[in-house]
Amino acid sequence: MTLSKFISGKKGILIYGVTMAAILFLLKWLEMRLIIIDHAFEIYAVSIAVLFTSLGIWIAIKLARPKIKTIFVERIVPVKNDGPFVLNVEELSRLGISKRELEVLQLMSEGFSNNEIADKLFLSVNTIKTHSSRLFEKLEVSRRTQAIEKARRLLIIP
Amino acid sequence: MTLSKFISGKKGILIYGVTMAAILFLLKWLEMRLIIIDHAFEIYAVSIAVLFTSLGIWIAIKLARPKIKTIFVERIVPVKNDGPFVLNVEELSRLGISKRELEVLQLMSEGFSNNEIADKLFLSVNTIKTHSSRLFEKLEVSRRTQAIEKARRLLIIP
DNA sequence: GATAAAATCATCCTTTTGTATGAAGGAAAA
DNA sequence: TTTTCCTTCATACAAAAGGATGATTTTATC
Repeated sequence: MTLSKFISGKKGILIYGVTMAAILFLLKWLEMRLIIIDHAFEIYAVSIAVLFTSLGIWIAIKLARPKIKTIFVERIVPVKNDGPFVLNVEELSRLGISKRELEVLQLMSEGFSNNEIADKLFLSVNTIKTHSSRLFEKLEVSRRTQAIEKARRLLIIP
Repeated sequence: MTLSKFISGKKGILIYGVTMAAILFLLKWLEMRLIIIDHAFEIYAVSIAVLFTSLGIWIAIKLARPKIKTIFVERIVPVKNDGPFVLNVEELSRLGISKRELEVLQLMSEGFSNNEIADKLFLSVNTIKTHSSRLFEKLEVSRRTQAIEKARRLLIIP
């Protein structure tokens, strides 16, 4: 590939011609050699084989080159970006909301009552009330619906 | 291309070996020929050249084959879906939710209390309560947080 | 181990929310 | 025109939610 780059373009034909001449000369020279040193025939044969095989490879690469060009077909696939919810950890820690509080908040947003949340988390309703109260303080709201709305805006809940 | 197809796969190496053996045999045969008929050397030389050049081309094609295939690049472009909220009118009429009820629902989802909603709409709290009760019946829920959650899921509110 | 933060629960009291029920005026449909 | 639905409002009661406060127990963290 890198080799073919050296011998491509307008000079390609010229170089090809020169190479062919050289090869013919080499053949003639080998002819004499063959008569004189008959014993070393295999070496020459292999040399010739390698030489012409290389030539063939070179020709093939040169001829095949335009066919190797890669066709990039870029298909634009539009995807709805409702994407996965990414929790806003910064805001969460900025407000100092704890794990339990977040948990309660999430269940709140799903429409559960304090009693239901207490049952789900195996806690007393009073505990849930405490958590929610703290939550409201931290979110600076006074109702669960407000908390849900604000938390959603801050990407604390989906 | 079509030729290489015949000699590709697992049998490739075997066939290659056989071919090489045949070529070596041919060379040996040519050796004798060369000594006997010295005059016809050029013909053999060309034959050998053509043979090995063909071999080279065949090898090159075989090696280059995987590079010819086209590459399809699928680019997934995320489309922002923050877009304008489209109210689900079908669901709305299916559930039989009235304008006022929807209005109350929207304000609910924004975190307003019944009293605040009443003030905003210049209505009595009792009226808001009536509306919300009807709303809950139609949405088959029993709490405003549930109503908000379900309504959002049904695309009745943003 | 001490300190701080988080989590747990309770009690008392107020506000909000929800349910049930009834009623009356107005607009649209049958 | 009658009926139905929407809208409005009221009263009374029940349930849920919220605020204030205090206390105990974990759990980190230094």
